[in-house]
Amino acid sequence: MFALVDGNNFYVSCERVFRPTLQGVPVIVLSNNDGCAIARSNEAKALGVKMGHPWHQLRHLEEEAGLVALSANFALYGDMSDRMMSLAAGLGPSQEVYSIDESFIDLTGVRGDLKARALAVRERILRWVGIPCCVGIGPTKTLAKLANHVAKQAERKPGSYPPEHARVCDLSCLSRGAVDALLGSTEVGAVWGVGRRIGAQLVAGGVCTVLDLARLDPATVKRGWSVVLERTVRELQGQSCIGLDDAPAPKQQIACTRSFGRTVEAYTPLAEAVSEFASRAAKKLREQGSHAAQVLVFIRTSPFRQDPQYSRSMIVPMRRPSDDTPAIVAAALAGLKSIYQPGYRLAKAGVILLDIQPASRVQCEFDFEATSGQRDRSRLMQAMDSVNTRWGQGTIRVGSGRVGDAPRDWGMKQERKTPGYTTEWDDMPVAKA
DNA sequence: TCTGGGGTCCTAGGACCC
DNA sequence: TCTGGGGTCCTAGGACCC
Repeated sequence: MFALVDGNNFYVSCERVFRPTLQGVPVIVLSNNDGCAIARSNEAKALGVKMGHPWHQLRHLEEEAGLVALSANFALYGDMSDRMMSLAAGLGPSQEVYSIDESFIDLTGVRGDLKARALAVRERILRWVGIPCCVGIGPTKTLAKLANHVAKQAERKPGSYPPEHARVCDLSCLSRGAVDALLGSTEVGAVWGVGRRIGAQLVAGGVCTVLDLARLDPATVKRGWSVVLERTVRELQGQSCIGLDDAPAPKQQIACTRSFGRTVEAYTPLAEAVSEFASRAAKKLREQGSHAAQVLVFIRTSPFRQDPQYSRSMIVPMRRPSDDTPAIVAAALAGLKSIYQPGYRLAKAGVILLDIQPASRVQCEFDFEATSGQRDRSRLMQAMDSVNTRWGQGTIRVGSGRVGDAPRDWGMKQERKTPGYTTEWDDMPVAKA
């Protein structure tokens, strides 16, 4: 059995803790550069404000409806999240923090009235942290998610579901018929894992409610859609396919990307921004104790403008996997240099670290690293091994020939000059045929 | 004038191998 | 006219999540 504890309108609720006068008022929190709405109070939702709604289209509601718009304060939200999560953890033996405002709790072995227990935890979070939450309980994560949806809707829109489900909805204490009734009155698009695209396809095929989806044959779903949707159907049928992930794996990608407040055309400010993104990404990388072997940098114009469009990205292999800020910045700038073209009003840029590996593994390989990156090297080694196996040991040997000085096609000259790099790479062993 | 910033997983197709 | 088959790895793109 799983519970999903989810803070209501989380960013808005955080702001309201410190500004109680915002209670009962339509409030939204805006993204970077105050671009669009990323959190909405119930009152703002009632005004028709959508997730991702551009602020410039909403501005008129300030005067017309008393809408209050706040710039995001992510440091605050992260701190509030930590407090909320530690209280939510009291619900059961293990917890998966799924996002800044949601966590799954494994309720295995928890005895007694689950609903009463969830209500108590909800009260505690409200009293001690100030964040209102809803809790959904079900035999699978997908059903717990759905129960949470019911709990929220029943609270926010009286009449949408039976009022006893408001705030905490526990499917485990309901009859089969009662559960089916809830599924039958919920649109299929509300299911975790069914997005806009697949939702529309399902509706077009006559699968309109969650109950319709739950009654499909998993094998048919797999054939018609994917293994992902098949798993969702099984979960809706009560078969748990998605376990609790209480020790999340280190990230496989680390990104830092931003839209600019104003469009950028010149190289210098762009390079400054990219350096900053690369530094932030490198910091995140070190925090999880990893090294990255590739750095992706991208720039693009705004797809919402009539301007000439330009969108380029480049993946720059690191000389060796690293978490070193200067090295990562240099790689990002090398990439930027080769994709940059003057004459475009660029709206966004970013740096994404790829091919991320544990720092320990990288250390072992450090001394052996050749100029071409880890994968090329290991492919080279594999090739050598198979030749030597076939034709006899020593047919190909590691020699001491000098690697050519020709720059690589993405222009690594800049990276070579970076402090922290030495010329030793030019003397690395290469295979001589 | 003004439209977020992170992530994950799956699949199809091509390259390559034996 | 006939032109293997099975496997792996990699990549790009799509779909989803909050």
